[in-house]
Amino acid sequence: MVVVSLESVSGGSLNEAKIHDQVYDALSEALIQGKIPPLKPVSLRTLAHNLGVSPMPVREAVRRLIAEKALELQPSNKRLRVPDLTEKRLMQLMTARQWVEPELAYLATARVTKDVIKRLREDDAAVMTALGKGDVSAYMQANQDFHFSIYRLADADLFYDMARTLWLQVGPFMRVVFGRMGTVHLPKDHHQDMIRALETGDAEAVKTSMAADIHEGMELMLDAIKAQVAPEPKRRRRG
Amino acid sequence: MVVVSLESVSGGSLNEAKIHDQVYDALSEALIQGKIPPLKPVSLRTLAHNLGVSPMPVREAVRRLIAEKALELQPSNKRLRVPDLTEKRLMQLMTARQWVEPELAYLATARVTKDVIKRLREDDAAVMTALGKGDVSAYMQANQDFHFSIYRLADADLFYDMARTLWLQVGPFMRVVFGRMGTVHLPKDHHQDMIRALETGDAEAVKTSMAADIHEGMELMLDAIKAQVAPEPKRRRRG
DNA sequence: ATCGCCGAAGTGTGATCACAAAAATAGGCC
DNA sequence: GGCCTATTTTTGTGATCACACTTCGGCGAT
Repeated sequence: MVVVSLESVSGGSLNEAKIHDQVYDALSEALIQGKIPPLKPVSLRTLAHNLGVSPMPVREAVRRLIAEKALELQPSNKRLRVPDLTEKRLMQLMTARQWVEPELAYLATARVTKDVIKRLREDDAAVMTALGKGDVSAYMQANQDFHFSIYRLADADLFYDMARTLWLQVGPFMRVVFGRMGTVHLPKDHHQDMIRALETGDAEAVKTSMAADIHEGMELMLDAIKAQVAPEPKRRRRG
Repeated sequence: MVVVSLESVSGGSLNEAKIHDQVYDALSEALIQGKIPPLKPVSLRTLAHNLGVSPMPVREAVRRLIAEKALELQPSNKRLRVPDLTEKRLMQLMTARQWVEPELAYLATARVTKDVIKRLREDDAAVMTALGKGDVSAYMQANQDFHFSIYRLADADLFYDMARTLWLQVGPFMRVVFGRMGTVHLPKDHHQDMIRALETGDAEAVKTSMAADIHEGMELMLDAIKAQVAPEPKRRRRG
């Protein structure tokens, strides 16, 4: 099954968006959504074929993703794959997320409008629906929408990109963990508290809620990675 | 003058290091050291010619640097250049550095050895020498060595790379500021305090010193960027 | 049946060519 | 002399080819 695709919705032949940007968007979307599992090998030519482009723009997109540590290139071996998460790396990711994302939420508070609140309620409703149906994919999509609706508001490019990079690295593993435990045990998110605090303009409360929300989600993953002491190196075929 | 070069010290024809990695190293070095000023346009073919390689590996290295925001590609315009620093971006960089680098210093404290202390004293001595001679290039090199000697010790890959990326973005501008004001007014660094705290294993003190060191350096740049209200868009030629 | 070897297929990397678009330059007009 | 325009050059982008190396497949020997 092909998990990446190019939605060539925009105009005909005269696209202003470069192909390698489209490939990058498609791949990052797939990675954040956890569509590509950790350790899954990918290849330039295969991706290029699936996306209907030449290997060239794929190389550039992949080079970008490697720089963001969303993909890795094993050293002696020359295979390209999604990196695995060690406990050490996950803890750093957790710490970094707790630095960046509460700050983004804090900054966003001052720029909240009624439209944003409306949008956030919709996103949160989608999250609850997905949880009810046990749809992990829909949950991850809706949760991402909720968070980045806030982050986008902060108008802090550097922090925003840092957050996106962090999600890019966590995504594949988050999908594995959530898929393994099911959506039932997912933490009670703090989205409602956050929306209320955003409405009243209480930036500190927004920041705190965001930190708590992230903390619980990452704690779950930390438990999961500690549990899987030594996952037997079973050979994985194409999923 | 060519500011980037490939030191092909390693073995003959069978290099294990990829060319695009060497190009990347050369370019990042030049950027962190501020060898390439902000807004300076660079081109793939020119770089490739100067480095004696084909444009191909340069493209990959540059794509990586663009992902790290050490270079930018103006949107409609198709010129590649070193990005400028707005006050907003600088403040985010300052905040992020205060997140990451004190933490790295904190983590490094537990792993200090006598060799490291020796190395740090040498680095700090080089810093003082450079300050005495008013050699901005030597100062930036020595200061970088000092900081990253500590960061490397922390054994925290993610944080380390975050710090490196932040320096990559600050480097070109730092060079401009320091070059403009001379080394005389450079802040009294907290390197001595830091070394002492590292020796006694007082991680909190190390963290605090690092935060102070970064804060003062960045404050200088913040003042400088506020001062230059609207630098007249004088056309710059090759430096 | 199992192990080892060898060939075929696939991998990332680098070089080269083609092309549209933007910058730079030169030229002409006011 | 200054400004606009047309031509030339340079730019990034994408495609294609060549190459060294790894991986996987199947055949044969023990």
